[in-house]
Parts: sequence; C-alpha cells; structure tokens
Amino acid sequence: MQLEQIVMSLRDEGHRITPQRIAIMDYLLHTKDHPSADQVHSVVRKRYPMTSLSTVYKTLDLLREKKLVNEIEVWGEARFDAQVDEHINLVCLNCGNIEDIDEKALKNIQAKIAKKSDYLIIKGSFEMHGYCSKCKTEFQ
Amino acid sequence: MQLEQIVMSLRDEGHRITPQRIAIMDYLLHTKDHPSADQVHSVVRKRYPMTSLSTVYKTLDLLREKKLVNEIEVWGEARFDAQVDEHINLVCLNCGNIEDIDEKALKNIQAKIAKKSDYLIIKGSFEMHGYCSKCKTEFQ
DNA sequence: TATTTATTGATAATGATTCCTATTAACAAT
DNA sequence: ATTGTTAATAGGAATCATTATCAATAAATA
Ligand SMILES: [Mn+2]
Ligand SMILES: [Mn+2]
Ligand SMILES: [Zn+2]
Ligand SMILES: [Zn+2]
Repeated sequence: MQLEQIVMSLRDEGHRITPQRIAIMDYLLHTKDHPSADQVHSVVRKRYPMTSLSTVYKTLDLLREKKLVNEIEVWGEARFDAQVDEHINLVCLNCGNIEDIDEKALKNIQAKIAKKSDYLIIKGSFEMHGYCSKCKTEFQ
Repeated sequence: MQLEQIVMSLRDEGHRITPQRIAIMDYLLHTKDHPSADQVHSVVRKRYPMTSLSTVYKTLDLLREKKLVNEIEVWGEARFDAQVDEHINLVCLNCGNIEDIDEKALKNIQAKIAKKSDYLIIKGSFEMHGYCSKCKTEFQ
C-alpha cells in the first residue's frame, strides 16, 4: 500500500491530512519493526518534533480501524504491524524482536475452524514465542 | 491433572501448601472459563473469604512458572487457562467469552515453523477473534 | 512447642493507555 | 486571500491492571 493511496482514502472519508499523520503512516509503511506506540513516537519525533504521544495513539487507532495496521500485544504492550496479511509473528522472549513468517497452511486451519465452531470468526492471530538468532545462544 | 498431584509436586519443590493456593488451584482445575485474576479472586472469595488479590496474582504466577496454567492476554488483561495442551482459543469480541478448540494440524504447523525459522521456539499461541453464538445475532 | 522463613494481605508504586480540554490548523466556502 | 467550521493536536490528569513493599502470619520441621 502506498502512502498516497492511504492519504486519498482518508481524505475521501472526511479525515484531515496532517503532518503528524503523514509522518506516522510513512514510518509504519517503511519499517519491518513491530514498534510500540512509544517507539513510533520516538522515531517520528526525530523528523517532526511537534508530534505528541496522544496523537500517536489516536492515529494508530484510526489506522487500525481502517485496517491499515494490525495490533498485537506483547508483555502488556501494544505493538503495531504494517503487514496486515495473515501471517505468524515470531516474538523473541528476550529482546522483544518480532519476525514475520508466512505460512499458507494457516488459511486452511482458519477456514476449518470457522466452519467447525459456533463463532462468527472475524480474524485470527497466531504467535510463536522463543528466542531469536541473536538471543538464543545466551539461553542456549 | 489432579489437585493431589499438583499439591505433592509443589510440596516436593519446597513450596508451602496454603488454603489460598488450594482454593485457587481447585477453581482453575474445575472451570472451563478463562478467568482474569480478578474473576479468580471473586470466585475463590466466596468459599475462602480470607484470600487477597495479591495472593491470587502471586499464585497464578507460580502456577504459570510450573506450567500448570497458561496465560493469554485479552484487551490488556491477563486470562488464565487450566488447559495447557496446545489448542486454539476463540475469543468473543463482544462479551470476552473464550472457548477452546482442539486442532491437531496446529502441531504440524508449529513443527514446520520451528524448522523453517531462526528462532528457538518455546511455545505457540493461536487465537481467533469473532462473536460467540450468543453475541453474533446482535452484530449479525 | 519452638524456630524458621515462605506466604499473606494491605497498600503504595508503576506504567501503558485513555480521557479531558484549551488551543491550533485543515479545508471548504466565500 | 480570508473567514468560519470543527476536526485534530498537545500535554497533563485520570484510569486501571499489575507489581513491589513490608510487617504480620502461619506452614513445615525438629
Ligand atoms: Mn508481523
Ligand atoms: Mn483455552
Ligand atoms: Zn532476541
Ligand atoms: Zn460473546
């Protein structure tokens, strides 16, 4: 997804385009990190020092509503993922680094569950926890 | 797992067996709910009014360390699951109810990922979010 | 029964997130 | 280009689940 398209679709829906929103969206679109709200704030601040943490939270909310970012929780903290296609997040129990893994078998499982269960399924979230390549030696 | 076995194993490791711990373990072993710490506290209190929330938190921590309960996060709140075998938790987006689904294909996927990735995998957690049978009519 | 010390309970501290509100600024209309 | 409307922002307070602190209590063991 391109920044320009997102900007246009937001404008279409009557949202205003602000430098803060552009800065936040631009960062999310170009990082493979899965940053927390605070990390987003720190990074965006370097270029646009007038951005407040409140605004970061509200912008992330807006982007989540528009399904432009995905939100996952790690250790009681929200982490944001610009990759919105269904995938598996590998979370490092030591450093908190998150890596994406695509696994097509996921879709099959989800479809099966959706049929089997009484629930009206909206979305799935699959995480695996362990130690990343950098950390696993420390914990052998 | 039986209460008696758990009690013995805790005692073996030098932990003291208190009425509070027994009450908490007993409740978790016999419910299919996925209660929050606060819910555990409320329920246990009816039988053992001398149980504090602090103790509930500390006991849940202990049980998690011993891998006797599993912890998942829903809406920034921890929920505890006495079912520790790998399974899928269906979370209702409206009422917060959680239902278990067994899916043997999960193990295959996890094994595959463990090989494919650089991570040393410790555990997986798979959730699906939607509306339960009671709530889905309201949201059509 | 006395001793040891893990556990408890009450409450303060923490920290991520949400709420509040005066001020600012995007943008449509003039 | 200017104005008016009102969405958006900044920043500080409030919220609330969880963790930390520590004096009092009670399991375990001899
Ligand atoms: Mn991801
Ligand atoms: Mn479960
Ligand atoms: Zn790591
Ligand atoms: Zn429901």
